[in-house]
Amino acid sequence: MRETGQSAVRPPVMEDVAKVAGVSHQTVSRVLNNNPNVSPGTRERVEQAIAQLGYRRNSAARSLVTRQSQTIGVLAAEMSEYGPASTLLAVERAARDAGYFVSIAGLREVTKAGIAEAVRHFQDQAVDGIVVLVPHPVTSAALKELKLQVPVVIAGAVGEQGLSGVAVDQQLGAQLAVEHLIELGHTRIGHLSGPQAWIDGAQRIVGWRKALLAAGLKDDLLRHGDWTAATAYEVGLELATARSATAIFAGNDQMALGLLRAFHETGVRVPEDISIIGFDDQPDSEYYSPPLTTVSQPFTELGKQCIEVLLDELNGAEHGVSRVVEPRLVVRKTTVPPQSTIN
Amino acid sequence: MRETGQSAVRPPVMEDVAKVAGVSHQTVSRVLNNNPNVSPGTRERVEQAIAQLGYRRNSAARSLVTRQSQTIGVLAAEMSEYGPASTLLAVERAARDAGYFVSIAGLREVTKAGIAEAVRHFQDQAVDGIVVLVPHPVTSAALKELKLQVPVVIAGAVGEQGLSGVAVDQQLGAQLAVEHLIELGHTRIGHLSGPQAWIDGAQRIVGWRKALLAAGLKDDLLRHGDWTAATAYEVGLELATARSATAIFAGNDQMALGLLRAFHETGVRVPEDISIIGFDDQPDSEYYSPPLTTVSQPFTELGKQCIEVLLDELNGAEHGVSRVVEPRLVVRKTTVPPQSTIN
DNA sequence: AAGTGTAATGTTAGCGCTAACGCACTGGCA
DNA sequence: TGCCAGTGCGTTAGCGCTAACATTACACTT
Repeated sequence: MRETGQSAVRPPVMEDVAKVAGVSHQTVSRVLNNNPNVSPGTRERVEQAIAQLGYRRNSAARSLVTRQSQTIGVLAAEMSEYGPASTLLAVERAARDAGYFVSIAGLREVTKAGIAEAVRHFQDQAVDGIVVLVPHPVTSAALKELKLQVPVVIAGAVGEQGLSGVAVDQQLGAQLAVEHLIELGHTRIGHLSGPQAWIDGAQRIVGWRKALLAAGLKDDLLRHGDWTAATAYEVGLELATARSATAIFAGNDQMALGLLRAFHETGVRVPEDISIIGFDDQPDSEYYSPPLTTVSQPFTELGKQCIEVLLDELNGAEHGVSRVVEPRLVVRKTTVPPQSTIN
Repeated sequence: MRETGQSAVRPPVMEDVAKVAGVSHQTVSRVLNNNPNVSPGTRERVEQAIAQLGYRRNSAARSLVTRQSQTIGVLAAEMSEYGPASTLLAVERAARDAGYFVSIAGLREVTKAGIAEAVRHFQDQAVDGIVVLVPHPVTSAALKELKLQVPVVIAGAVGEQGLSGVAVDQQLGAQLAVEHLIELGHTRIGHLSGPQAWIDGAQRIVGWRKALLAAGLKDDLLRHGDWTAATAYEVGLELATARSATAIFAGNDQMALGLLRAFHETGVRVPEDISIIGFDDQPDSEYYSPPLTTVSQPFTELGKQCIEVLLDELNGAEHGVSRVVEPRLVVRKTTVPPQSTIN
């Protein structure tokens, strides 16, 4: 009944290719899997048949027998932020180039339960590996507890719980920023940090402090923010009155923007009265008024390396690898030598 | 040999559940698929066995026989921009809530070849439907040519080539912006547009023009940009000299930012000397100096509705549906009545 | 001449699931 | 009483692929 010859409806399967090429379906499989035991002539004929029929291997059938899905799960939080989004982009690209599918799951809440739910989603899909874009301590802990059977790489957290990780050196970035300020002659350098609960936020505080102490300066000007421009703006309003620092290292560009607005509104001139340096180098920061001096993070490189590590582990390399990539100082217009010495 | 009783290695399969519950594997399947012909008692026992063993259905096997992968492909370009990223987030959430996996593919280049490649990727994965986050005319054309066998929904383009689409009403948004300026008393209203090659860019030009003509004003102050702050900055430098407009509608917030910097550097005061209004309402725009009046796009709603339409089509609803969601004016500090009348 | 290895292919079984069918058992109705 | 239509299950046959084994042909040894 349904033996109506051509594949008007049903896409061609291996057997169809085999028939056209005059071989068995297994030989077609061998050609597809680059098995060496196929004569050049046969390989040629099979490849022609594949091209002629427009054959594409059924990945569900393949997954069923190989127990590999050829897909990598990416667990992301804050996906609409510049950093995570850029990393995701790079991860997707590298994974697809390596022949993998990329499945995403946005984290609903940064809790163990939220992570467990997302991981279960990936398990249902039988992903071959997971890249995690949630640099938060609870992530590594939750992941460890779940005892995953597949390799996991965390972007932004290295050496956590024996899990593999690739991270931008946040301490170095903070030191670069602070040292730049010190070289300009600043001695009263404050830090408006990100939340300490996030690894990046905590590490930047450490770097800021290290650079200060190494130069014999005091680390007493620390305020905590929450990555948002809104909170930074509020803090900026207070800082405008206090004027205890001649330079401020903001935990990210958004907070620097909030500071910029607060100072602009209160008549505190940047950089003449106070220098500001951000972190991330998101595309807009070059067009703030004035253009923001900041620390550039290599998000693309970060994403690429996450996949490199993951693929290595998929090919049997040992787990628990750590890699670090370096941020870079970008000097623009918000940092100059201190004009007056207010103490 | 490998009959070592428990599932120390191999995860449980349907047969294992069946054995524990004392039924056939088919009955387990029936319970899982909510087949009504299962007695309450049996259903209960099966569900207990499932819980006890921690059984999870193998999706590859299921896909193989049902020819459905339970996954939705999302084709995205500019994934690191705020709008697309937010939409992606909403799409992912809605899809996962509906029990689907979400696979992404970033578009390498906005050309027919690039789209064809990404679509092939999705076909290999046998996705059940595709959401496209590339509001570019070439997208719909390429998609149409490919004669996809699965439903497709384009975010940001409605009524194109008979394909389904959900879009924010860009014309309305532009009109809202321009009418706001007109109400304030402006008569010389320029537009720094996005690329006309993008649907959004073109539609905003149309809306700007419509509002102007409806009020009896001239539509002669049009400049083309490319969404970037960099180009907008260059244009802004020229505009600062020309001073032909008392208000400028920027095609997006980033371009508004570029303008802001150019005017700031050249001593043109915003909003006293010139009013500026943006488009998108990206989170930072509230903290520009001064805070930007702009048009807010409901990206989350957009993403949600894309999945709604897609699911409807997956359930047999007709294809080629169009839905429109509305943007909203957000008045902040960059727009005031014209202070002097320069012509 | 018989034996041995190996390259190139074919044949068979089965991955875990659903669809289709089969078969008891019930209850309602003529 | 007999018939029929459900209900609640079990049994069987694949989905399209790869892994494992079987088979052939031929070169090369002893």
